[in-house]
Amino acid sequence: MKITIQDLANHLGISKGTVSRALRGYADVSASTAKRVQQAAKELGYQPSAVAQGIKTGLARSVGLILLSESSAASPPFLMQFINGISTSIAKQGYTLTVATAQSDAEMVELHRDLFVQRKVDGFILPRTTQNDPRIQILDQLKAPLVLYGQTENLTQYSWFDINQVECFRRATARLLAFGHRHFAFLGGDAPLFYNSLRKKGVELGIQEFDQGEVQLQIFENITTVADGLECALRLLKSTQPPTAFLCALDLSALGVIRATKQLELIPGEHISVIGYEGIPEGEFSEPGLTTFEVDQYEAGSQCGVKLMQLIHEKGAKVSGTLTMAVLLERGSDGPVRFNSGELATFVRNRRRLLSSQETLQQMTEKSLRN
Amino acid sequence: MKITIQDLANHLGISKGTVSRALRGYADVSASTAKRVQQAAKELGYQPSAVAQGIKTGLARSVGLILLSESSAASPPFLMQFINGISTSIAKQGYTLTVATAQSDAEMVELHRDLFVQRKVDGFILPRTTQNDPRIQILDQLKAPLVLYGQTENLTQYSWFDINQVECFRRATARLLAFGHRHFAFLGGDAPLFYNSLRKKGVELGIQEFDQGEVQLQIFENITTVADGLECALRLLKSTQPPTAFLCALDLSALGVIRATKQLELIPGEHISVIGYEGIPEGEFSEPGLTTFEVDQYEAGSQCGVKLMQLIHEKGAKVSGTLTMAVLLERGSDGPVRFNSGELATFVRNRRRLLSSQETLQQMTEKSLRN
DNA sequence: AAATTGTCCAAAACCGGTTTCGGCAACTCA
DNA sequence: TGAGTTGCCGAAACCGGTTTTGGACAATTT
Repeated sequence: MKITIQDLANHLGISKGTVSRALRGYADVSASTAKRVQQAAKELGYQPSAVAQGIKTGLARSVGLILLSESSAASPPFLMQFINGISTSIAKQGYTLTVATAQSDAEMVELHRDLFVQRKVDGFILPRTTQNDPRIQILDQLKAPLVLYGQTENLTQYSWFDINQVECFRRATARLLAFGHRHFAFLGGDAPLFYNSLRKKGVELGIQEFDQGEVQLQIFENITTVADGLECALRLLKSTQPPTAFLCALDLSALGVIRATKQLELIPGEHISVIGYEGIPEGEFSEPGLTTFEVDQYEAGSQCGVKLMQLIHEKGAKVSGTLTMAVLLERGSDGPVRFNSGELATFVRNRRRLLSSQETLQQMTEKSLRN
Repeated sequence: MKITIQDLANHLGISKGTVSRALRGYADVSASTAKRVQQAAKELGYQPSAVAQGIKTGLARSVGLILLSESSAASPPFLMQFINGISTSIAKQGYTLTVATAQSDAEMVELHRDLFVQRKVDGFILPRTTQNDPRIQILDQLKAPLVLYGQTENLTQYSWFDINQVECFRRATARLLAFGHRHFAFLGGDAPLFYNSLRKKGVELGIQEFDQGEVQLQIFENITTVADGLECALRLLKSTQPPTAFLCALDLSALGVIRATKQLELIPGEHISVIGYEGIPEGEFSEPGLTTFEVDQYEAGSQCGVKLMQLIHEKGAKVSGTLTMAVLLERGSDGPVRFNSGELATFVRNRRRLLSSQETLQQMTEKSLRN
């Protein structure tokens, strides 16, 4: 059925060793024979089995990307473009991308080990890095090539690619300070992930550079979904010292903040300001559009792929880290400060009174209609 | 470095053949030896190389999914959950998912051939099927196992999974007819893809079941992006016979319609109705929310994975097709008809006159201010 | 007691490639 | 002309597994 190197050798009347050498371009094959072999291979559609090649070379010609199969529908939104970038960049060298999903953090670590020990992949790309990433620990033991998408401790030992998130959030903070905001909330994302500390650091840096002692900052963690952002922002806006500016580690939580704002019949971008991070497509369709940093995930995947190829192929290759910037998409969700915190609190209180009286009125009307 | 079956055999003082048989559970190994081998394998962390196994078994223990690397940022939005579903469902049998990206349709076909000929994958899942899908043709020649996500000609020869899109669009049409709409536009998606004909058929069926000769339907094709939908809807709404109901093959184009509607200062869901298909997250954040059919892409991927595993493992396995339903998410973008087509045309005309006079006024004001 | 059967494992063949080794023929050079 | 190269290729070893074959020994049957 499938044609093997032996078939091809028989067909040409030469030994399979010569066929192999001819196809791999060794010098000790006459030019005429080499041409004849290549010709025949093309005609008969012969391509060497990657599996059989791998046994001798020790390479599977595949790189691994393992994801957490979050039961919630919210798989990290950036992933598809990232995958595209990896896959395209490694295809040039005949590599493919192996994607697997783990159901838990523990299984995630096991999967990395197993896939490498089973020689299903030659190396890994690790997104969503944590402080002391257990994946890195086990892969270090196995001496498995890896590239981080994100940063971690002891960064000089690894190849990595990342966006300068500290700088992004520093700039976002400076921007809002320039707009006149003085009461901030930082809605952090997954606390264990390294990105979260970076984004928080950016905010703190931005405030520190400015502070004349008048800036307030409240910090929250693990605000990762729209619902989280909604709930958190509602609570804050109803408080006596509401922030007028929300810096969100994730676009999703920023969308939640926008929702909360509207739920209280405030206008995002006027009564309060919100800035997100990542540039997910939903941000374009909210109203107002979400001001956010757009990350080029394709480029990120591509760079990670290239770095990993270097580690796998060029033996003795040095590790390398790369830091780039994301671009700020200025949409409508932020702007010059309208109220200070105290004024905002009063404004919200009046709005809520109005809203609830409207509701009560409506309920009474409905009730009387029913009776 | 990495431990092989020979290492393990030496360590135990037995032959590697016996080790292999013990690990694979053959009967002609004594229970005590089998236990000893398994114990040692666990202790030493031995796992057989998938590559070496594959050479004898002929299986790579991986299935392929090849995507078109669309240069535009808009990779099919459903894919991440779909991939998750495939990957999870095949993991039970030790399979992994190989994802590759092609830059063109021609390369896509080549990639399928190459990956199978090189034994990098044991079978394929084919999303986005067309009428005479060239991928299917070449994989048929190679006798490669495949599962379609979608439908095509000669469907009985293949395993496939799909949503009953005809029924979805029939229901959507019936719903809008019940709302009193009589002037429809169907904004089709990628014309060559099979789904498009199915969704169109659903609309036609819905109208046919109802028609007393008073229903109008305009059909458009290749409306695949927000921009396409925006442009198409703007043109239609400005016409003398505008549709009052838009049936969109894709959520993205439906979002474009909503934008166009607002751009003309009409209210989606009141002045006109829009229904989409797919359930992309953006639909939840538009205003009003997009009424659409939500497809469970995880489930789709999962079912495709299971079917492919059957084809690969159970030799002589029969092909099987499965059709399921998507659920209608009733949000705010559709509702009872407010105007008929003629009234809508007049309404739009007046709105536009008003808008442009406002603009003119503003321009004049600005000009006079500048002077 | 001899023949038969069953149990368990070592040895060897095999899968489809790559790579090393060695040898023949043709060529070079003194 | 004979020794040393060089070019080219077949043979064989090897990679790490799986599977077949065959044999040693014990247990059972006749």
